[in-house]
Amino acid sequence: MPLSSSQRAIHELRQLIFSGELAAGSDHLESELADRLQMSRTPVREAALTLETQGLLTLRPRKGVRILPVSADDMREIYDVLTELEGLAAERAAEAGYSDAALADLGQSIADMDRAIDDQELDAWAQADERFHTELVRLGQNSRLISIVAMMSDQVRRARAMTLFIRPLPTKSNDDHRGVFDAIKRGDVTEAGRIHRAHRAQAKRIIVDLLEKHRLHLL
Amino acid sequence: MPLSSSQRAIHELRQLIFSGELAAGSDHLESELADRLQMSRTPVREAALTLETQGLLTLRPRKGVRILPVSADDMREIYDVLTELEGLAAERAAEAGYSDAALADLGQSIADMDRAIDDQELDAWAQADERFHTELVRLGQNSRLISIVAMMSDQVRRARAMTLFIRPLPTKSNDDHRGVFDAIKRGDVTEAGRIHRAHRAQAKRIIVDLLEKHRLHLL
DNA sequence: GTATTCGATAATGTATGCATTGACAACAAT
DNA sequence: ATTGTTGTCAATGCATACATTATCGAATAC
Repeated sequence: MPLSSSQRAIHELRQLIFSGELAAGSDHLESELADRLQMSRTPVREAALTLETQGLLTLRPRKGVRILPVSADDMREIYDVLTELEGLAAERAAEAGYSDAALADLGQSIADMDRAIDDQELDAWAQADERFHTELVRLGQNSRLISIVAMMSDQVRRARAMTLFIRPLPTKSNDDHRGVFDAIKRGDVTEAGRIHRAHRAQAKRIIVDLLEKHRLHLL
Repeated sequence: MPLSSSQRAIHELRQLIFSGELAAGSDHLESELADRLQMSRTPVREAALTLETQGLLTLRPRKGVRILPVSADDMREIYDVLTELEGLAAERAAEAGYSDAALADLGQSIADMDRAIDDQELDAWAQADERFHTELVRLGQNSRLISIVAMMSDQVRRARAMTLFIRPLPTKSNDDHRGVFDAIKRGDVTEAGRIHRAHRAQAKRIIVDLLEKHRLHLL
């Protein structure tokens, strides 16, 4: 069976937001969105409520839904949270004593990034990078952590969509990934956490700098 | 003017859940809750959607809303997240170089806990403890962190409601609070984070042990 | 007695209707 | 010209209506 209208609304609205078709900072009436998705206001409203608690938009009475812009300050906040939580996940993954087989996906994403860098494939790199982080967090085995990180990553993805094309491919970042991967493999809890936190802190600096230098408030 | 029906629904449902009137693990029809809150299904449904993304309940088609139980494993997850994020908040608070005046509320909550312990006032202690943690996180100046911690704290509150009465007052825990407070005051970032993390790790052990020993799956 | 089918029931998911009220513009007054 | 007033309009928030469909029990077959 097809999925429910409100589920569809959630997915499609997310699509529209990430693709930029619903621009950051723009306002949209519930009825307008309902028409666009070819459903009634009810499921759209429910979806909007959900996306609101996820921090992608706000419902403003009589103004419609506003797609939230993501400022450099927002990115600071988001990266700080991500750094801690992914760092924890890395530690837990190292503690868990995973077999090589269980770490295969993580390793594959690193290989894919290497390849993407060789081929200068921005998009493929971004995808593989995301897979690495998602997989790392999954290995941390904490469902709350997983969903919180997923929410924060959504925001990062929006900012990255802009910055990816105005900066060089982060060729060095894969050293970090490999460092984390190796630490997890040999069960080195402290190192796994330390390297990953440093990695995220570095990413934060890069993104925040770019957003500020280019005045991309995404608004 | 009074607040909207869906806001009311959110608050009242939270009340009912925290008070235990809607027991963990129990199911309730949307229409039943609507009657109870004297409103139509629509705002109840909207509230339920919100509380679902906050992890207090789930909507199960044809079964109504299920109030989520909180198991020992859930507490492990929650405390792990709390430990990291509050630890970060403590570090940021120490970095911020707050004046004594700005730290007054934090200090007051510690004093209140001392007093509550002297008077053997369980409830007053719990309230002051919550104020301490809330205030600490606020001083961390990260709005995402604040709201995530608030969500996690909601869950902890539910578990604490049960365990508070079957364990001794944590007379030693205020040493930790004071340690964090002092570290923040003198701008000792590392110590603030270290002590607070240890504090939370300890709290995790106590709660998880209690839940497991007493087989309180809260279901 | 057990298992299976069928049908009635009822709860959700969605659509629609409606009253309230904020926003805005036209207009008036100073 | 600027400020204040008023009236219209339209978007939301909530209520209600309705179609769909899972669930449960009764009835039947074995």
